[in-house]
Amino acid sequence: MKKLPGKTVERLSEYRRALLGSLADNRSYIFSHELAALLHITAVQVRRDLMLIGYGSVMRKGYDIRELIKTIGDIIDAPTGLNVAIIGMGNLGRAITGYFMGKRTKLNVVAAFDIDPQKVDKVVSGVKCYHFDNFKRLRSELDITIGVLTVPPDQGKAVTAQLVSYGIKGILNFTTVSLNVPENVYLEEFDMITSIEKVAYFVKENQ
Amino acid sequence: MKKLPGKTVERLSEYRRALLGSLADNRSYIFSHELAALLHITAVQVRRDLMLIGYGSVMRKGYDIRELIKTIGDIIDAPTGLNVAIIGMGNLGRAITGYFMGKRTKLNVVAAFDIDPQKVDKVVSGVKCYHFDNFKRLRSELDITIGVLTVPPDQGKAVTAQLVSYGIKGILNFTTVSLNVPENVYLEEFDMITSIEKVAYFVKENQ
DNA sequence: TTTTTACTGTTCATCAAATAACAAATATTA
DNA sequence: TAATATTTGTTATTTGATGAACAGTAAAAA
Repeated sequence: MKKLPGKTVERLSEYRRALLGSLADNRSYIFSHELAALLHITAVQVRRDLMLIGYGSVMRKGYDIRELIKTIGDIIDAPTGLNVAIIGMGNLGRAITGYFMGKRTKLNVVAAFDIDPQKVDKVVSGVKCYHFDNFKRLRSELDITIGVLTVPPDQGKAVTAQLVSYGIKGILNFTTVSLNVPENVYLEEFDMITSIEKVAYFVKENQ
Repeated sequence: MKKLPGKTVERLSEYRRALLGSLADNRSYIFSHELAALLHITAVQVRRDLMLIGYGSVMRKGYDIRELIKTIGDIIDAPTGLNVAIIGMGNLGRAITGYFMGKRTKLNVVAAFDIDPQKVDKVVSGVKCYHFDNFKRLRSELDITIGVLTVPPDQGKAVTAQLVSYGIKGILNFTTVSLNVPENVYLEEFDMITSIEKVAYFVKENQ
């Protein structure tokens, strides 16, 4: 399958979550315009995304929710699942760990790392925190491919260099520093301050 | 000034942060390609954004950092600043509150809200947590215009309805539910699960 | 002084994403 | 049965964002 646009991947993830919610409401089929309404987008957008992944519905009954959930999984999940580590077990690290609790996804948070003795060896939401000195060994033992970076900004660059050199393949960066990674490592950055400043700008402009 | 594209606003916020960093390094002028390198974008993109806000440099010396910081502030900040409240003082709420500590921005986190007696009346990073029952009163007393939503997903929709009805103008939503707000309220959504699933997809595809 | 070099501001071209348009398919109604 | 209504899959159009090209300008070098 051809590589999908990033935006489509994001929406597929959101579709799946919405669909799981609909299943919980004992629905079995859903129309494109209903799914669209759940995400506040247009029905065309939904149909176009599903076209890209080659999913077809039973005409006039809508999409089979269970089937669609499975199809989305086949596309965006790795067959065997991927293992994730939280790097930096401060408030944010704990928050993210908590988010994953109980969610049966193909992404497994298998470890957390920190250098603070207060945090090392503690277990949060079922995830054990190791000293970062053990990262190299545990990275390969536990087959960790994705790192969620939630360390203080001044440590962001140094820690990233280590993650990369020990073989991490994807990084989700929550620090406020902009990182440098090689071609073969996928990097997604999220900056809270920027997000709030953006909200503030549009609030100001709306008045 | 005409409303700027959302992407440009995001970059302006990032430029400013990078510029403040350069100031700290005792630099006074910066070239477009240098600023671009700090954000891993192209020099053209930088010049284009600055063109949009009508900022001109001293030719061949680069941009005056102090002046540019001020210009960006004039564009994206509200003249008097805006007040922000954190709704939900779990790990994520505390993390965000901490992010703002010590940053002299025009955005002031003036209050936090929760319903858990364990959290109410506690002070975190200089921000006091109130019971959400007081939101209506404090919203207007403290002139809160922006809410950062960090409550459990099942409460997202109900809490949002209240924020809106009591006059909030912008919401940054960190819950995993998709919210509905009226036209005049600006909504920015961020979904961690989606972000990590996106990283996972591109890690999988890169191999 | 003249030439070269180094940047900028702006226009033009390309690429990606979102929206609109519409033929095809099937259930429902008349 | 024929006509209508509903929903899909796909193509075409528009919009928006990014990247490339280039003329203009000032400092530095010759």
